[in-house]
Amino acid sequence: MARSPCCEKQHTNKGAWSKEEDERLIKYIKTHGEGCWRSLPKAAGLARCGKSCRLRWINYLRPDLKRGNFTREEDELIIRLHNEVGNKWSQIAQQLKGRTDNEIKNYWNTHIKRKLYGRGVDPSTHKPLKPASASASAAAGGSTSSTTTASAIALPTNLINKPAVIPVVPTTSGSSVSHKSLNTKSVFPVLSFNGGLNKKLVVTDSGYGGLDKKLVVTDSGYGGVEDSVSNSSSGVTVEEPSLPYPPQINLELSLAPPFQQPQALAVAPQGVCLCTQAIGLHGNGSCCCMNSRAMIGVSAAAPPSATTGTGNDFFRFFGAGFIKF
DNA sequence: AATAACCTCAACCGCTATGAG
DNA sequence: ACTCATAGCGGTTGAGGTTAT
Repeated sequence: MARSPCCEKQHTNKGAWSKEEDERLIKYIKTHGEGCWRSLPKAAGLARCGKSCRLRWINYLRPDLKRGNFTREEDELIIRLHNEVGNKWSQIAQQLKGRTDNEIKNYWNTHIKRKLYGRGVDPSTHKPLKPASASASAAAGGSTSSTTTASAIALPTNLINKPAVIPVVPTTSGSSVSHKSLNTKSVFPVLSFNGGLNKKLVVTDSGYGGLDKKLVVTDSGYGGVEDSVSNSSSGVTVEEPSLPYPPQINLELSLAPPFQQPQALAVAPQGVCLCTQAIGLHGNGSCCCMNSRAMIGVSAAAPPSATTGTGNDFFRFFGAGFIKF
């Protein structure tokens, strides 16, 4: 049976609340208290659905909200509580006076996840991230790359806040490299190219200054992408940390946790949408992504949130990088 | 200065839980 | 026991602001 809508939606406002709407809602609740949200909008003279009013009040207008930045203590409490109860944001919010579940959820997705990755902790399980497994390269079809397969590319901390460019060099593969420079100042520097995914991503000594590394896109020879790094012999050292973050790039789509194993996609062809939570086609088989451009990036300092991007700008963290379609 | 890329978070959506009739 | 309305929750979206090029 189809559920009836929570309210008449035809004549309700949507989107950001105006100051007048806020004032009406506050005034009404101060006078009458929180009650039946369904009837509240009409009684308060608001062209909003009750659900929207409730959310606005709880997440934004309530007078006991703390707002402002989270403290270190709050961070640690959230991490501890999440370890205990998982994504039960309302339960977590009950333990943080003045914070809402929505606020905590957003904060978790935009800050704490990143923080935990930085500590080498899987935010989903709160356990140490596992090193990229050898099975990944095995799954990649037995690549015989001569370079060292890297589990991570960690930037020296003294470079994190300094612009440094990793040159991107197209090779004999003839791939059309339309690159953005890899800037270590960016949290998620990206490289985009138009050559499809049958490319290999190699980081080697560059002979340049700066990061003293170069990143080469070349044919992989097996229809996937693999990232490799060779040790620097001079200049700035690029460490291969014991921490396994970021995990190994593996465009065969055998993904390291916490992301799900993709289904029925041996190699991601251009145009296949990878922007959904399940990593794969949309449930209805369609794809909202507008182009077939692939984007790969190497995370310099921190992992992305689980989902980033706006509008048609989808990309998702894959191993040591992103793929954008 | 202009544009693109990126990030944040308020708001929305769809679903489940709960309770009244 | 069942239906239905409502409250509440968690996942997701996208507008708007910020930063990088």
